Amino acid sequence: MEEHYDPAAVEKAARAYWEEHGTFEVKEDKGREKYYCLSMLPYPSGRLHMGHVRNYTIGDVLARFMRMQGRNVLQPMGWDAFGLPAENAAMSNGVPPAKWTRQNIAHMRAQLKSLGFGIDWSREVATCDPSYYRWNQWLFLRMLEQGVAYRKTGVVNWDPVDQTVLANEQVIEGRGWRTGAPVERREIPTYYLNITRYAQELLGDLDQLPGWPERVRLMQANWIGRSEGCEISFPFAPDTNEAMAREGALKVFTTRADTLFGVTFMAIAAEHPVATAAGRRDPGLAAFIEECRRGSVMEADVATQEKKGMSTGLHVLHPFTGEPIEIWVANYVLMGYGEGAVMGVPGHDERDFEFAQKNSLPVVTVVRPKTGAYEDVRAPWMPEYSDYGVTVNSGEFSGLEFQAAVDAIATSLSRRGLGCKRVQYRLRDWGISRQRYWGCPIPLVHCGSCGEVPVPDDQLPVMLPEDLVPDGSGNPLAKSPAFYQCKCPKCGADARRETDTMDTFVDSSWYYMRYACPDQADAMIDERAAYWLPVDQYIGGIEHAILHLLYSRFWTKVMRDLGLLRMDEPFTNLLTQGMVLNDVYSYAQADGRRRFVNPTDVRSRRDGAGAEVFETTLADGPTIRVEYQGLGKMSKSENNGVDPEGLVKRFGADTARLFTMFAAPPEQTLEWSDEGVQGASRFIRRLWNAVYEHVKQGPSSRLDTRALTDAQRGLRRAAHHALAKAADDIGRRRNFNTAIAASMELLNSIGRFDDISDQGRAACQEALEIVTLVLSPIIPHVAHELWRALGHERAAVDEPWPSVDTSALSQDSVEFVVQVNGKLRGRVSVASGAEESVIREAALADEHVMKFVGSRTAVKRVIVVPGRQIVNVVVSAPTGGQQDG
RNA sequence: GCGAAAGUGGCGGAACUGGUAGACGCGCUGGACUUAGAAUCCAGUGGGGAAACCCGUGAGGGUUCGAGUCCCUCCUUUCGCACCA
Repeated sequence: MEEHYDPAAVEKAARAYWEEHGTFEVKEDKGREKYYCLSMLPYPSGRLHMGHVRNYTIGDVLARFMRMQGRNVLQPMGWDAFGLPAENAAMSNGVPPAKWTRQNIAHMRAQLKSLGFGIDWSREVATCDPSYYRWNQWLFLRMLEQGVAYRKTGVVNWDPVDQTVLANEQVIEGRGWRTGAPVERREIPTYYLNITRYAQELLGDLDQLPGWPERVRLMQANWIGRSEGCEISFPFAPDTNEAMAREGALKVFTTRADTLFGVTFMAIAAEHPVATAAGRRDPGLAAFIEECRRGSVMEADVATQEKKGMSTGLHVLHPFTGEPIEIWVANYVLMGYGEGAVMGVPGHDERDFEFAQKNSLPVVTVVRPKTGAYEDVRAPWMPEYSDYGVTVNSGEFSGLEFQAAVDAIATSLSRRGLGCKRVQYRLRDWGISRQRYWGCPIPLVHCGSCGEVPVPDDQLPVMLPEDLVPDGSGNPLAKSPAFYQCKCPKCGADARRETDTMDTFVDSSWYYMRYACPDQADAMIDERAAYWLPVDQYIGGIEHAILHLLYSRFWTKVMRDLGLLRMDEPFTNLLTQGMVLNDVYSYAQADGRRRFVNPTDVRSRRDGAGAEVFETTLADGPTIRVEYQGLGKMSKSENNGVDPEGLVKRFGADTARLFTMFAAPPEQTLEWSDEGVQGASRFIRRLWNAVYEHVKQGPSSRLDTRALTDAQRGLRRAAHHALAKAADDIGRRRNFNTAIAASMELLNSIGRFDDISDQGRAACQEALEIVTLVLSPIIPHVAHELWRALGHERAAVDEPWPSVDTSALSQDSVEFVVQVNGKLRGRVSVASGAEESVIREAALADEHVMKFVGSRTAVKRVIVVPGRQIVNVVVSAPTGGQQDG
């Protein structure tokens, strides 16, 4: 072994060994318990960032740890290779997206390899390969057959920058999730996947996922948004026009059927057909409808928007009283939820109340609290008006509590065909059409005589041409006759191929299945998938808590119902890793705009007054002051990223891995620290030096556990204690930082241990072996070399996790902490396993303790907790040391 | 507004079931080595106090022999959802 640690040489050698031996290539093995460890696949943007390093290190540590536990571990990797950045890059430098993407993959693959991740590269998948996306198309056609996929012309969210449709999930605060541009509404034909069909199961099965963070399950539950209520039909009054009369009634959904007698108006969305019909006769109303349409989504803060409305002049009839009720168009009613219409009950709903106040509509009280009086004066609004209570002024339904009133009203309505109980979900169907080039083609043909025709299975995949370069105006596929001109598969006539491509979330909804059998040419998945699935441990960012994870769950259930899978849920355990943060520095440029300075280019010093100031030297010479802006997620926009490649070059992959695992628990944010990185590097060198100093004295003899000194036994105890703690921290708690801390403590103990006798060296050898193997999942390269240096033929990566020698943990005597009235006052040593009375006497015999007790007669109670090695002496009156002093 | 998580030294964090608060690391201080620095090694490092001790986990109350941990009220921060009828 070399005297000095040279990360580059050590890491190269270790990786060469793993590569040569095909260490991480796995086969299905029915005789061994499998462990499928999966990290979310990266988008091939060009370079790895620290978030990737953190994500894949967590996955790799778990994979290597489980391998040491004897599991048959699959850890694959692939590329989420379709998507818009490739098109944008193509526009700015003229390279086709396919070429750009494949170059990026090649570079990032090399970067991943340089970090030493134990990946089975023989299973690599890129979603832009026809052999992969062919099965997107195939399954889409199956969904079409089952009615899970369907085409609908409707209002969609349109991103004006990316020139494409967005799913509801991709609109954040009225803006596109990627571009941040205000989303517009457009009506175009779009393909949808009927995820709402699975809403109840997607919600209910969350309870079957105890291995998921509570937070993620809650976010999904909220997103699915189940509410129980009633559908109520309000018949149109005779004044209504013929278009509506045909409909017969205006339907609403409500969770508060008990307030039905408090309805004083009806409110409908601007896009509601009744509004459209009324608008045709009333130009003023038409203008208002148009204003709502434009306004509602564009407004940054929709929730605080002023409630506006305009009467249609039309009426419906109350289903029980027959009273006419005026229909209003209201900007606070959403077309996409429920029926796009609500019954206005200003007496018991804050929003309806606000609307009624603005438009001078009457307020009626129909629910009073179970106890106490209720004011009929309605300004200001009190939240308790929306509480459940007892119905009043509700005809035959008066005097009922909430549930009874709802039941009675629903029963009566359904008898007359005017309503029923219903469950409503917030979740909408998933629109998957994208007017983009770099995505999976939707396998359909539009024929003048046959209509929409699916591409036959034997003609799949519909190949995406790879040589197009988008110019920024619309979809290049729609301008490429070579792509869209085709024959109708049914009648053979000239037809037009669908030019929309699929949302890239389709690609990532099932990629983890394909890793099981990436070479399967005749089917989407085969029996090998049954061996590996479900994924035992999934690791990725919290930002995918809703979209990707919900779509994947949905996709799994669809495939199950098609008979392709036997599982209900794809990911048994989920770990959501925290963001990687770094300092943010900026200064104001001459034009007033802020320019961000990378933290590596910032120096700190004290000014004349002793305050810390930050400076940077610009490329053109001058040194200027910069302002510290706090911590922010590592990003291009704030110029605070740390390049993993540079880090690996300077310190080695093991240091990068060790630091990211040590600085914070995996689910928390990680604050970057250059000093912390150096600390990690220093630790690895100390470990290296410890092994070097040990092995340089030649092989050590066999450990004889029966003939050890106290110090030797002490070292063994430290080693086995660290081993037990690390196994628990990694295996159960997923707290890698404390496992590393335990290893550091052990190395500190080894450093203090200077017994070079025969058995002393044997104990040292054992401790060094333990620290090496315990850390091998985290710093695998250096562990590989140290293990070899410690005299082992077999590679560290093939070693099982060492077993704890419980006899090494036992002690002859144990120290008890003695408290007086809960305050630490002394320590006593007693024989291990001593009786409680012995411990008690030892505690009371302690001089220091007695000083605080005063006299034995003052002792009221003595609590001995053997498991915690603590004794608490309860003294009647607070005495304290000052009595004696 | 609703929902969730979190507030611990100069900093990142530890304390898992209520049982020694501050493990481990960074930083800092002193020392050794060195012409000097870097690196490395040794010692110290929550605050106050000469010491005995006292005080300390966002604030205030409570339960308990014992509370960072449990309960109540409040404050702050972060995240998610946001007119969902």
